[in-house]
This record gives sequence, C-alpha cells and structure tokens, in this order.
Amino acid sequence: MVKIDMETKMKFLHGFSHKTRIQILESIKEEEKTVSQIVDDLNGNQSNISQHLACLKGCGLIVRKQNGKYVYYRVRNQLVRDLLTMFDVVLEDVQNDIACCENHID
Amino acid sequence: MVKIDMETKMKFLHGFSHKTRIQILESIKEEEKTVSQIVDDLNGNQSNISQHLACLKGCGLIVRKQNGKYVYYRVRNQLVRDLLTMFDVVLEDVQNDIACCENHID
DNA sequence: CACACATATTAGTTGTTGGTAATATGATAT
DNA sequence: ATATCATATTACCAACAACTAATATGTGTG
Repeated sequence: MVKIDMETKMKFLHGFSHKTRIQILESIKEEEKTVSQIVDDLNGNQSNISQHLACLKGCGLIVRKQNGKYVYYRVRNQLVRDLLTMFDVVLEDVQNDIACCENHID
Repeated sequence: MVKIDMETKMKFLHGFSHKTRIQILESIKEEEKTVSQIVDDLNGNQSNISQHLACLKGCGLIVRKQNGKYVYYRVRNQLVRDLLTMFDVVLEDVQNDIACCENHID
C-alpha cells in the first residue's frame, strides 16, 4: 500500500493537462509504439514529443521499453486505459447535459 | 448527441489540472456548498476561489445555484463524482505498480 | 572504430496561467 | 435609499510550462 498525497496526485493529473499528451495517450492507448511512430502520428517534432513522453512517464501513465535502438512506449495498464475512456464518456454526458438543460436562449 | 472535439476535451480536462480546483471538487463532491464555505474549507482567498469556481463551471464540472444572497456550487452529476473517485483508484494502482515492479535499487 | 539512426537532454525564449489587491455587482434588510 | 454581506470581475504582476534549436547519448552496423 502506498499513501497518496496531494503532490503526487497533482503530478499524476498534470499528465492529462496538455493536448499533445492526450494525443500521445490516445495514439498508444491500444498498442505500444516507438517514439518515431508517435512523432509521425502526431505530426510533431522529435524533441517536443520526447519531452512530453518523459512527462507522461514521470506521471506514471506510460511505460518505456527499450528494444535495440528503438524505444517503445505503452499506456501503463488497463486502469489507465479505462480512465481515458471515462474522460470521453463523462465529457459526452456533461455536454449533453449542458446542451439540453442549460443555455435556454442565453 | 453532441460531438466532442479536442478543444472541448482539453477545456474539460483543464478543470483537473490545478491543486486548488481539485480541492474545490473534493470539498463539494458529496454536498453542495456556498462560496464562503469553500473559501473557509480551503483556507483560500475569496477572489482566488471565485476565479477557480468560474473555471470549473466553464469546464462543465460544477453547477451554480443562487439562493438569495448565497451562491451554491455542486459537482455536476454522478459521473463526474465517479471520475474523481476513479482518479484515486487509478493513481493508487499506478503507485503500487511502480512501488513493486520498478525502482529496484535505482 | 566510425558512421548512421533513434531518442534524450539542455538552454534560452515566449506564452500562458495563477495570485493579489482593488473594485464592482447583486441581494437582503433596515 | 443606504448599509451590509456575499460573490464576481478586473488589472497588473509573478511564476511556470511549453516550444525551438542545438547538442548529447546510446545502439546497432559496416
């Protein structure tokens, strides 16, 4: 058992707070990929993506595996995948809620 | 049905990216509170909390209800509550994973 | 061992976000 | 109508996060 403090929690959540990081997570959600595959996928630049990968790894969200001269990253586990799915589910629900119950005229 | 674009998604996720906002969400997770109750709870300052509340409301995460001279905020719905719970569950899992499978010595 | 390719790191700059303090709005009660 | 309490907004400044470009590291190959 590991005690969770606020610091740790915020570091974890920080992983989800940038568009590029979310795109990376979505890109490797179902299958691991090399850094260059991810760079291609997102049409990003190598240095930038590499930094975001380091961030996500620091957050504990992804796992790094070196295989020869290639480095593979994957989403850590099924729970993290579930969390990513949950974002979409909750957000869609929230959007529907807003669409039908609020903004009458205003 | 509402189509979710990346912009919307990032705006939503932005709600979870600051310590004060997470504390607010946790503070009102189970029961609605007035702004001043929240300010007390977090030992924050009124202006600052008010700004974060506006942010969370913009993200769709919380709902505002005026009752006389008091304004109550609550977490929008059960799914959002579930998401908050899920953060803790997933993070604990991740931490345990890191604690036992990685960092052998290093 | 030198070269090429894949990835990581650093440094410096820029842009964005958050904090504080002051002020404004909005509501009730006298 | 004015005073008071609750909340929101604004403007300005400080702190932090992200991007780019350059360079470094690390791995296999001829």
